This record gives sequence, structure tokens and C-alpha cells, in this order.
Amino acid sequence: MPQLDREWFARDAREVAVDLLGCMLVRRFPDGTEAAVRIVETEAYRGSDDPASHAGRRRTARNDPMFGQPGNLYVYFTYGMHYCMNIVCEPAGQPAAVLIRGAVPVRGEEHLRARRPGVPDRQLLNGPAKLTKALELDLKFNRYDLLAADGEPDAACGGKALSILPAESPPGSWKATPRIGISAGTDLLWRYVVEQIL
DNA sequence: CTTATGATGTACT
DNA sequence: GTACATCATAAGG
Repeated sequence: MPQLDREWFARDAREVAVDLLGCMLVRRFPDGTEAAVRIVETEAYRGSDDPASHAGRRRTARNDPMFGQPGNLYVYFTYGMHYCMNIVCEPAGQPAAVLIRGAVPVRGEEHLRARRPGVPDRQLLNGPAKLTKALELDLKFNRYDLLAADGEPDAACGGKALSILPAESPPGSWKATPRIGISAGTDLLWRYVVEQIL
């Protein structure tokens, strides 16, 4: 598996979205505890060729992070109560990101559960806002750089607050489907879901 | 299993 | 005003 450096994220968002399947997110919480999850569902969002994208029209204060450095996060608040987490892709200046829609716990599951009490196994991380809730990610992580050790979230927990690791083994099989919760661009199969893990 | 609905804040028209 | 890259809950089959 290649190194997840700036170059790796600078590729087409659809390629990155597929290659993120199986990768791990490692979260260090402010209290010093840790959890790790494996990504199993992603969606690609791009620029003017993507009518469903926040950056499908013009650059605004909200979508500006999508134009930033690949490997940064784009976190937005939606429906009055939820946060969604994206990883910015493609070269800086060119808007694109991958929404992390679903994952499965690998380590420190009890710390994820603590943030989503009473939830059945299957529903712990199977949605973009469920994932950010369990990982305790919010707007403080907007523009956060996965590939550097700075930012206020890091200072708050004495270490790298969020990092990403390559897939130990790539997913055995995955499928592409229309993206969820959008009304334009439904003909594009830019959602990627793991079907089987080897 | 399925479909329906309310909650809730912000960006944008 | 309206729409929104959502979720938890309730009711129906």
C-alpha cells in the first residue's frame, strides 16, 4: 500500500474515494484515550462538473476548504445539528473532497460507544454524522491537516488528534452507487461501499 | 423489514 | 423564505 502523502490525496477524488476504503482513521480524544476505525463507505465530490457538490458553483466561505491543500479536512455543519467530515483531494485551487460516510470499529470501541450511548453495533458508524459524533469531530477540525502535526485540536489532546493510516489489506470487493441524500447528479456513481473484507 | 416525520442552524436565493 | 452531502423515532406490514 502506498504512502498516504500529499501527492496521494492530490489525485482525482473518485480514485482517492475508492482507495480510502479499508484505510484507518485513528483518533486521540482530548482525554488521551484512542480509537481506530476502518473506512467502509465514501463519496466523491468535485467542482463545476458536479451539480451535487458544495463547490459545484462558486467559491464561498463555506466551501473554501475544498479548494485547499489535499489531505486537509473539510467539515461542515448541516441540518441544524450534524457534522460531516470530508478529506480534501486534488491539487490546491481545484475543489474536490471525499465524504467519509461509514466505518467499522477496530480499536477503542468503548470510547466510540461512550459518545453514542445505547446504539446497536450496526449503527455505530454507518452514516457521516454518526461517525463524526462517535469520533467527536466538529468545526474545530475544519481545515485540519491530516498530514501535519499542528492545529488546535492537537494541542488540546497532547498528540495528533486525528491521523490516517494505509489499508493493511485492501477491501476484497466494493461497489459504486449513486450518492445518498442529494437531488442533483444522481446519475453519477460516486458512492463507494465495501462489500467484503479479505 | 419499510416509510414518514420532526428537530434544528446556516447558507444561499 | 427554502433547501439542506442527516438521524432518531414511530407507526405500518
